[in-house]
Parts: sequence; C-alpha cells; structure tokens
Amino acid sequence: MIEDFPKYEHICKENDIQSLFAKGAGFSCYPYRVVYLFKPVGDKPVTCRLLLSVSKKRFHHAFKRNRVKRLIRESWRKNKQALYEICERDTISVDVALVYNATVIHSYEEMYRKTAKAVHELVNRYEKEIQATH
RNA sequence: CGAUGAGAGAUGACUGUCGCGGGUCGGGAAAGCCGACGCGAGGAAAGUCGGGACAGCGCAGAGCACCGUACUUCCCAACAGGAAGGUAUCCGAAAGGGUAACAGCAAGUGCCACAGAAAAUUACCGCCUCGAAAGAGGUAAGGGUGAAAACGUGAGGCAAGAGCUCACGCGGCGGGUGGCGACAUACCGCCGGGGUAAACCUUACGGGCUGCAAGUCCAAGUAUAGAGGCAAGGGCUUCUUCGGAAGCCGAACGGGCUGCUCGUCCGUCGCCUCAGGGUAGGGCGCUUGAGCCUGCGGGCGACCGCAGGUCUAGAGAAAUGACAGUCGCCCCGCAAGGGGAACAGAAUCCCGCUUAUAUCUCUCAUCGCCUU
RNA sequence: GGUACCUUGCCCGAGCGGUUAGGGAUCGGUCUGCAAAACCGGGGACGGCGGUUCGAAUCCGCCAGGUACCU
Repeated sequence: MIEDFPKYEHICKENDIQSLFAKGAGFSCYPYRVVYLFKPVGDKPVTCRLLLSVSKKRFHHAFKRNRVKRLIRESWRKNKQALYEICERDTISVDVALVYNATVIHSYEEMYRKTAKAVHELVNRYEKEIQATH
C-alpha cells in the first residue's frame, strides 16, 4: 500500500495539459469535475498522474486555494490505490484532472469520502469502456 | 488594584503515524532506488504607494517640456520614511496628548455659480454739500445680499465721513536681541491686506528609460532583422526576356541620439562570407544580507561605532500538509464535560508607508480608590 | 510576478469646480377593434470612505471591483 505523491505524478508540462483537456473524457462528481485520459505506458512504469485546479473565481484568497489543494492532494494519495490496481492489471497509464467546483471548503473527512467516490466512478467508467471494446 | 491615552513586543508548546520541497552525508553502475541527519511562511508574506540594490538599454552637447518634493535641524544607502524641535489647530479641568499636502495670492494671470448696486480700483438705499427741481460733487458710518463686502474695538476729528489721527489688538516688511535653524520678541521704524496655488503658475531642490516575464548560458534548429567585405546611391507608375528600360515628381528620403526642438551621426540597389531570431525544454540570476542575536561605548533621540556569536525557505502549473493525543489560552457550566482561536500564504532581494486583523504581555504618563 | 488604465439609472453614453445632458429599455396616457409606429408624461444614477473648497461626478489620498499589455 503506497500512499505517497511524488513529483512524477504531477502533470506539469504545458503540452500534457493541453492534450489532456483536448482528447480526454470527463464527468461531474460533486465537488469535482473529473477529466481523464488513458494512454499507453511507453518506456516508463505505469503512472497515474494528477492535475488540480481551484479557480481564483471561486476562492479569492490565496490561502483558501492552498487549503483546498492540500486537502485534495491528501485525500488523493490515500485513495489512488484502486486506480493503480486496474492500471497495473492492464499496463496502462492515466492522466486525471480534478477541477474543484464547490464554493465552500469541506472538512478533510468529507473530502476523503468525495474523492473515494470520484475514484470509484472513474474505475467503473474504465471497466465499461473495456467491456464495450471487447 | 482600576480607568484613559501613547508606545513596544508576541502571533501557542510538545509527542506519535503518514506525506511534500530543498540541502548535506553514506550505500549503489544508475534509477521515478535505499538509508541517516538537519531546515522549511508573515507581521502584515497583501496593496504595489514611495525609495534603493541588481540587470539590460541609452548617454558629444544645449534648450524646452514632463514628473516629484515643499516649516527647521539631524538620522538613513535612499525615500513622500524616522528623530528632536518650531508654528497652526483640535481634545482635555489640568497634566498632557492628537492632527497638519505647514513655501509663495502684500510677483503675474485666471476663477469666485445663485443672490447682490458691486466679487475688486464697487456705490443700490443711505449720510453730507450745492441746487427751486432735475441733477452734480464728496463719502463708505449704518441697511440689505451672500460662503466671502476693502483690518477689529474705542476715542478724536469732520459738512458728512474715512487709518485721516491716536491708543490697544491682528497682520506684513526692514532693523535690533536670543536661537545652528524653523522661529520667538512687553524692543525700534515703516506700512495696511477679500478668498482660492489638492487653479495656471512662481521660487528652491531633485529626477535618463525599462523592469528578474530584467538579463544571460546550453543542446536542437534554421527565418533573414545582425556583422564584415565588394559595391551602389531618392521615390512613384508602367513594361519586362527578371539583367533592366521608359516616363513623372523631388533635391532628397528613412533611421539613431528613449517626449519635442536645435544640432549631430548613420543608412539606401545588389552579391559574397560569417553569424544565428521566435516558440517549447533545461541551467544560471536565486538567496550571506544596508542580515540576525548578545554585550560594551557614544548620542535628548532617530541612530552610530566596536567586540563576540550565528546561518535562518528558495519553489518553478509552484513544497511548508493530514490524522491522533497531552499541556497551555479564551468562552459556557457548581461539576463531569462541551465549544472556540483573528487577519491571512513567500515567488529577485531589502528599507519604509498604507490597508486587514482575534487574543495576550510589557513599558511610560495622568487620574481615582485602598493599604503601609 | 510586473506595468498601464477604467468605474455616471436596467443598458449605452455626454459632462473638465456651481440644479448630472441625450438615446435605448421600462411604466402610465393619447391614437387603434387589438397591437406596432408616432406623440405626451413619469420613476430611476455619479463604486465606497476621508480631505481641499463657500460649494466636488469633476481636484487630492486610501480602499473595493473591473479591463488591457509584458511571457
């Protein structure tokens, strides 16, 4: 059970972000808008990368945006294991963007449940896509 | 002990588990590997309002424009910052304290709505003189208008009046005296003034422009804008075999000298050689500095000097977090217990200012009460 | 991160120290069988807080909100 969140799991490159939002599929799962893109692993190990977005429009103060992003990161690293299991099984990588759409800051406990739900939903959608292609 | 005012400071502590960003060390051929140690948000990190450091560009020179500052002396790298004073004004019974864009409308120009006769060389009702009257002249005390009406009060004086004269008061200029100075003045002489400079402006002093997305290096890679050489010499239109030719217009045109002018310098068509733009990626800039702490000395003070100690974030779509517990702090409750903790997140770095802030601590001043 | 600028009714938009123009929209009326057009009339605003001034939308500070540019 690995619960870390190292640098290579961040999406930083401009090109990666553009291709994720251009090609990726998405769904809403309050308080998130989830955008994801499965892609072949290439020469690197299986990786589930994450992009966070908390808009200045919804939170004017920088310390509130930081707070939300830290809570999401914390809950993501605790919940990403389910996603890794299916990726390891099919040897495929995935880029995920979580856009925070709520206008209030939830407690950590609640945030944990919401993120678990979003990851669960993402896994379900992937399984359906796999079944459809077969 | 309490109240009021001013100033200074703090911005919870510790333990465990998991996680993040830098650093150092060890292992490893290397890794998105393993391990150890240590560091990791603020007083405002904010606004970007001043001032610097630093960097690039520019800089023969002169003038103008533009911008900033504005009581004095001192401090500071510098400032629109600070200290000590002066003056004005406000609060207070007093002690004392707060506030001030605080140079000049007695240099010039402009403006002063409505009302009013008149808003600056004024004269409506008045008052006085002359005149039969119409009117002419003198005058600015009183009335009325207005935010503001040609120093205020009293006396003398006069036809009536008026700084016309005198006393006191306000103010200006010159001199004396005191103070480094702003300035003060129960001193002397001369003078009499509407307001407005956050109106133009005047005076004095100061100011190159742009900002780390500054700038610079690397690998990859080529546009033609850079450099050099040969050489050539303006612009427009038409034709063209793309070499050039013809016609017309003008004595040039374009650019640099960071807004303008003078002045001054450079370039112009084509060919060859060198060099190597933007975008995306990585490195440097990037944290040792007008640094912090302690002690001693100097100064009313801001601050300065000396000695010793110390290293205290450095990211890059951007780390500094989550959970649990214990002890402090505040609130509710007799108690068990329950609840709460403001404003707010570094982005090149400093010094200030401004704005947002819960709670606590300390110092000083004044007043009140109690005890000795 | 840095640098310039803007804010006047529901919307657009003049105003540069002296009662905040005008147009569109809206509401009421006239006209019409009803509406549109036309005509008449009404309500409604200087982003906020201070300062200068007799007087501030205007001049000067400080906040708030918004826009553009630099990569």
